[in-house]
Amino acid sequence: MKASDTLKQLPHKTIERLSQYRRALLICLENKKDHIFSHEIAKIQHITPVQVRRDLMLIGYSGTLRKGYNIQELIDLISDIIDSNEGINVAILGMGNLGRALLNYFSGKRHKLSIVASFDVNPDKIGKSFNNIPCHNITDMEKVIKRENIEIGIITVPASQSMATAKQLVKSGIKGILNYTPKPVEVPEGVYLEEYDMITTLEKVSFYVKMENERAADQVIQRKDQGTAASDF
Amino acid sequence: MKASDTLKQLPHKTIERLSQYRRALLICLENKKDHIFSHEIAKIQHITPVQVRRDLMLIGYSGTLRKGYNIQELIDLISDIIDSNEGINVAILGMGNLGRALLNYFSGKRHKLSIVASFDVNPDKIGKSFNNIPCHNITDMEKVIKRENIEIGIITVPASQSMATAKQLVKSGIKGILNYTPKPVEVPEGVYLEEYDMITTLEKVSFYVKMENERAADQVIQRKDQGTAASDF
DNA sequence: TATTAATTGTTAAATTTATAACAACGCAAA
DNA sequence: TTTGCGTTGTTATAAATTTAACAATTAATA
Repeated sequence: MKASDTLKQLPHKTIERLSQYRRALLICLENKKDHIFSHEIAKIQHITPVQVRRDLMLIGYSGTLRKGYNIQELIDLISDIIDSNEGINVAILGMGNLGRALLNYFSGKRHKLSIVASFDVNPDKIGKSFNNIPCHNITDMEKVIKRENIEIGIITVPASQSMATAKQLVKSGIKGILNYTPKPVEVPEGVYLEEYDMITTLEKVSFYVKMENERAADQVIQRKDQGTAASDF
Repeated sequence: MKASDTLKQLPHKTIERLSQYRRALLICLENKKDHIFSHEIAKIQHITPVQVRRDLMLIGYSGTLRKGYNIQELIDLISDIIDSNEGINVAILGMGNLGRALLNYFSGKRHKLSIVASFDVNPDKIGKSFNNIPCHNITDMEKVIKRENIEIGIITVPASQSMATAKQLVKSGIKGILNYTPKPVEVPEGVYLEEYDMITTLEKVSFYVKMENERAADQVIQRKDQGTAASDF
């Protein structure tokens, strides 16, 4: 079995964490650190040191005992694994607030993953550039995607347009779609789809805050009960 | 054991899916549907019908055989579970593109979860309103959070400010934090934290697209090999 | 030099999550 | 009426993911 076959079987969660490790490591590098321990990475990511070591084991990286992991080496290895050699081009569909936020976050951050085009329906935006990325008319999608060899599309259009946009992307030969709208889309077999919805996460936080509030309230009641019971004697 | 204790033990993943089911169901309701099958919900969410039925079993909802689930009833039940009776107030920290995008997505969508304040450092924004939500000076955070009884903070400030913002939120007595910046924050025990980072997901899509590209390339090579082998005879 | 403490790498166990299997039921059509 | 099909609800099984346990090793220190 080739090394690349091992990598294909990396757990999905490990892939996600590798991306996060790299981001953390890049920050550490800026701060002139050259080595890092598993428990340091773990603390940043709110996970356990064992999990960090296990992930690194899976990608075959060895640290130095009592010195930890070489940050630059680890960044390079993670990049080897998750980046494409040739680089991958990305387009953002919809230059509203969210599209522009993504562009800001991302522009110039990765060498191997470049946002090279954006699209919108608004005539005021078409023809302009945001962060030096040109904004095209969304009706030119297929033409531009093929010309610029764009493989991934990020959908940030209004929710009502998400499905139509996904269809157009598929028709244009896109390989992967990241849908940021709260309305799920359907794509045919062979197109990798990730739904990424901001509302679910907020509702999850809300649920656990609510639960904690109720737990705290229950405890107060229980303390009162105990107090009453004791005074019965 | 009380019913509420059962709900406390709902799997995290089920909580997330319940939020997604509700969103899908609300759309179905708008389209004048009154009942829905598990396989229909499943299709929308890219999961299996079994999983839908299992989630609904966990929350104790029963559908009608050969008719499916009553959409309104199910929405109400899910709302009972994930919403707080009294409602929860939310603040957005950072009225950049991302903060405004979230506000747009969210405003007026939920009754029990309301964004009631936003904060920024930019004097041009302070004092104004976005989607009818006032924007305060971020130095007034503690005062406003206590006055407005805000329990959840969404961090959408520049990444360099994420930790400082989180600290300020904790000091103001926040119960839950949703961090949208790519830089993880630390919070003390008792504050519920969810890190939600947009870059990881994009890199994940990129990884699987790359993998698929390589797999496709390998197959071409294998076909060539086979062809050569056959012609050897 | 011997001892102690800290760290990695890895196997084993536990936990969480998803899938499969199937009984029970009810409607529709033969 | 009876047969067959499609659906739910639930238990059992499998898969994925995390955590625990611990040997091996090294550096620092007594």
